[in-house]
Amino acid sequence: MSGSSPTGDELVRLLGTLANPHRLRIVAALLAERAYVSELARELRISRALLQVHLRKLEAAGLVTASLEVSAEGKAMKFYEVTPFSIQLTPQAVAAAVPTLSTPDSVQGDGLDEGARS
Amino acid sequence: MSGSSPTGDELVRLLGTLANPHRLRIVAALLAERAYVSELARELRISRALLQVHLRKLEAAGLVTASLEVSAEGKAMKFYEVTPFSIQLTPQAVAAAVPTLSTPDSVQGDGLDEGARS
DNA sequence: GGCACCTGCTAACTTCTATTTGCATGTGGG
DNA sequence: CCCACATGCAAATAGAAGTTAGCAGGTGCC
Repeated sequence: MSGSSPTGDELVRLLGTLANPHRLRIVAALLAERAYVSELARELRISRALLQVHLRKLEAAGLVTASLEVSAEGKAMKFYEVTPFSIQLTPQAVAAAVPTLSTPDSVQGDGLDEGARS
Repeated sequence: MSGSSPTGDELVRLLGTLANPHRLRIVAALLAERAYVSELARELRISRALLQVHLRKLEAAGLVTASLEVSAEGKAMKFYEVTPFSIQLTPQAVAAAVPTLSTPDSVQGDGLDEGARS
């Protein structure tokens, strides 16, 4: 899904996920070096609970991946790393994604009719 | 601003603006053809008030531009059109934008009073 | 045992966003 | 004059998102 044209809903989720300062910092930090949760929380100076929420959202969007590892001391540590992605954001790309948006009402077909309302 | 690296705050605003189904549809519709507000509202089947809110947000992000024109009948009509933009979204681009993010406590603006924080 | 780490979760609160509703203004034309 | 169509905005509501606080479990070590 990296680079290829995402569906409208995926695009909305991707953009919504990245549209957050904390999550941008998380991505940047993980790009520099993979890290485990507590470590990352200290580095970014945010609470662990908050970081976990953001990490979960990033993971749900497929922007980061988690791997649970056990250190030599037997401590369980969850390491995160960024998933390489590349999205070209242009009006054309947006227009291409729009037809695949799930609509509240089933508006299938090309826009050709004229709605008559009060 | 098309293509060049946006600042962290700009990036957050841009992504946040595009992360919305209605606004994506608006961009797509305006890419196909520029339109005025009421016309566009009918085409997208949303209320004018709602459309105006979204258009204002798109305009604030610099994604669309407005031009007030007067038709031959003397009716004032506000035409919107998309601004060409191209943003490459990659982990590297994110990392490059992060350093320019305004910190949680540094509120940008014209000299606001700095209250005591707990 | 108690302390220092690691992890996870939920409930509650606050803040932001999206959407609706209603009103106000101006034009042209039957 | 009144209707149709264009514009604009503010207040109020519903809903989503962000954030904190608190509790739970596990391991290693002095």
